[in-house]
Parts: sequence; C-alpha cells; structure tokens
Amino acid sequence: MFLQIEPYSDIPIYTQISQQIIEGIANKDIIPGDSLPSVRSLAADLGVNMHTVNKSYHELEKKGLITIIPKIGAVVNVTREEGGVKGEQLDHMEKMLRPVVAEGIVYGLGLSEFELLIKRLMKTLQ
Amino acid sequence: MFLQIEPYSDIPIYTQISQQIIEGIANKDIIPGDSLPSVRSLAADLGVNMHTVNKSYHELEKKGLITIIPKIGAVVNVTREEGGVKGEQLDHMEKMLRPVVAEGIVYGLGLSEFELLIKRLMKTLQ
DNA sequence: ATTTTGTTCTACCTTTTATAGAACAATTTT
DNA sequence: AAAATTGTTCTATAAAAGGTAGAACAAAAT
Repeated sequence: MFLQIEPYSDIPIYTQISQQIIEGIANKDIIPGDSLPSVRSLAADLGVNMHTVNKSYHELEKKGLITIIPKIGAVVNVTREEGGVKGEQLDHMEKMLRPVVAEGIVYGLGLSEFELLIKRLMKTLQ
Repeated sequence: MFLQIEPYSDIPIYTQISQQIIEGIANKDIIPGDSLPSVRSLAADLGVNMHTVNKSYHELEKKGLITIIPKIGAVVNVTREEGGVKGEQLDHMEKMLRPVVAEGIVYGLGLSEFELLIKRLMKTLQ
C-alpha cells in the first residue's frame, strides 16, 4: 500500500484514502481478489485513526468496489464485468461529471479539449 | 433566475446555487454583462439565508466567473476568452476530473464510453 | 492460547454549513 | 432631498461533518 495522506488538504482524509485505493485498482496495482490491509494496520501506517480508514472502506463497499467480510477483512471485487458497464454506474458517473462539464463549458472548453483531458488522464491512471 | 434548491441534499446549499448559476452561464441563460440578483432578493426567492447566497457568489468570484462590485452587485464576466482556455483553468479541470476518471476506469469505462458521456452532457448543458 | 480481525459504543473536539439580526456606508430610486 | 436597496461586517447560535480516542466484543487466524 503506497498511500500518501495530506493532513491539511481540503479533501477529507477518508476521501483521500478512497481515491488512492481507486487509483490503485485502476492501474492494476491492486487486482480483484486482493485483500486490503486491516483497518488497524493501514491506520497505523498512515498515522490516522482506525475509524477514518473504516469510513473509507465502507465508502468503497457502497460503491461496490470491495466486499467487507466481518472479522476477516476487505477484498477487492471484480468490477470490470463482462456484459459492459452497469446502468446504475453510468448514472453515477453522469452525476459526478455534470458539474465538471458545466464548468468546463463556461471556461470555453470544447469537445476535443475535453477528450484530450480524458485521454491524458486515462494514460496517467491506467 | 430559475434555481431549485434541495434543502436535504448532501450537496451544500451554497454549492447548489453555484452549480446552477454555472449551468445558467453554460447554456447562455445568463450571458457576460448580466447582473445577478442581489444576495438579499435571491435569498428571499430561494428561502435561504442571505449569507448562504453571499458565500456562493464569492465562490463564483474565486473561480473568475463573476465580479462583485461592492454596494452595486455581481456581474457575469467574459470567460470564453479569445486566446483559448487558460492553463490555470485546465489544471483546475484536471484536478476535478482525475478522481472521476479513475472511478470510471474501475467500472470498466473505455475512452469511447467517456466520450459518449461527455458528448451527451455537453448537449444537455449547452 | 494468543493475537488479530471488524464492529460497536461512548466521548470529545474542530471545522463546516446555515441561520439570524444588527449596523454601516455607498448607491440607487423615488 | 429622502427613502430604499446594496454588499459588507460583526456577533451569535445551532446542527452536521470530519477526526480522534479508548474500550469492549465475538469471531477468525496464528
């Protein structure tokens, strides 16, 4: 686990943890079937509270990315399903993208510039 | 002003106001030079506190989208500059997009699916 | 048998979000 | 000239969110 937490960021610590684990899954640093470290050990590694890590894990479980087995641990799920992306997840993506795209339009971004941004980010993250 | 506030949303009221004004600028419902309603009248319209609207306006000013002239009001700026998008704004867009793209990758989204989402949103918003 | 696991509970603190009212000086309207 | 409206600033209060802390529990792993 190579997570780096910025304590004074305006992004909550538990969100930083979630986002970096998601990036780890995106770039296959973490693959389906892998176990995440225990909330206690990761908390100790990061110098944060156990409950903060626990909150992040439950956020990831809510998104369907991991499964928390009580008294055992957290396991990364298979999320790249065969039959394509779930409609539920597409709706979620659209909800997250909408305010970002609106702001981009106001800045004068065109479709090609959006596509370039996405392409660059996919190359960076994948 | 056709703003609709959901008081019990997990999105702060002042953020809802900012986002909907940004959408108004994106779809040219509001154009550069237009004055925004006074913080008092908009607050009365929406049934929220004056200070909540004030916070939203200052957030929009921080993004460079409006100019607040003390004792006068708030005016929408020209944001689609001639010389293309500012690098500062592209950095900001990338920061906002990064966690969204990462999550999309984990869901199995490919470039073409991202592009379709963006295209659809641009059509809806513009 | 011991350690480690996630869970649950109480407790405390800071920051954020939101509301409320008052006062001010400047501007606009009447 | 008088009245109303403007954004700003100040104090105050309250709820929610974010974060830490410690303890206890039963189940699982060592």
